[in-house]
Amino acid sequence: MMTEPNSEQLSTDPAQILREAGLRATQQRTSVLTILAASTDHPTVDDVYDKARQLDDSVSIATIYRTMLLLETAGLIRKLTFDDAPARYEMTPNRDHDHLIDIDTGELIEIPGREISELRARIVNDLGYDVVSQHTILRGRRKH
Amino acid sequence: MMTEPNSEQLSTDPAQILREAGLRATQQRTSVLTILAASTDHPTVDDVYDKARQLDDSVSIATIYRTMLLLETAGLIRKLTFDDAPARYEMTPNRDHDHLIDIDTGELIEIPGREISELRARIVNDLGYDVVSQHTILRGRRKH
DNA sequence: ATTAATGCAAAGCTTTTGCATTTTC
DNA sequence: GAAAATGCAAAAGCTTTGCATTAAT
Repeated sequence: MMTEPNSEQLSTDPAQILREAGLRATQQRTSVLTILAASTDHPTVDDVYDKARQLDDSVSIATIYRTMLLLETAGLIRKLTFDDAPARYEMTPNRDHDHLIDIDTGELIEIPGREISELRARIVNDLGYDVVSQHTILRGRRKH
Repeated sequence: MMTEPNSEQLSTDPAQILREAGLRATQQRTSVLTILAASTDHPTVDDVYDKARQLDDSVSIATIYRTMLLLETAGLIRKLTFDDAPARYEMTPNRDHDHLIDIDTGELIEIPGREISELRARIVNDLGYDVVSQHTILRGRRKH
């Protein structure tokens, strides 16, 4: 019992997370996952690429793109697409949250919790913003 | 009094709508606006381009792009961006509504009304869908 | 040893832009 | 007639892909 590192078996080691997802734990993938786990902002592919090159200056942008798609498909990371700006990524959040974009600065602000619209509007207000527009994207699957 | 076509002065003529917005009413812009007004789906730039060429086979794709941006900036149309799919457009809706994407078919379904999350979920359910994920994008402006 | 992943460079798409010509007001 | 919009073609992103090489299991 005491030899178990953790009763819930939750891996924090990127390489192990990859293997548990049935993926090969390459150095590049491990780097990407480490970078994303350490990011509090929502980095773009280019941001991740730059940081990955600081760890290993031979990584290619193609691998970053392939890795982002792989991790997204595996459900380990989440892709955020806002208008035409390059996609941003975050580790898959435990609890769902919304995003507020500052239309003047482009700043991306997380809004915790799954609130109803009215409450959400109040929260945004408390953050010091006026809501210019809001739009919910639902993804569904037709019931069979 | 009886000579007024409409007490609210709402123009339905695309050329007039453009002029009221302070824009030059070119043939190309009029076509684009006419096409969008007649569309119940949410056409992409390419869709609009194809239809515009049926009206005038000399229009260029550059003009369509420029026109879409112009109309969007003027608030006459609304741009919808979903993941990496090419942007889709619709006339600016009177009442806000959400969109449901069928992740299997890519079909885009309008959900009328500005409902709170729980109610929205029920509506989606009534449409015969299970919600796989939902994400609200808020656009705000920092209060000064 | 097999099988998969990577790096490189080229290609693909969508969108934007410079500039001469045409159109709108 | 002056100012703005268009068409064309080239350029500029961002993202994907083919293939030989390298790495993971």
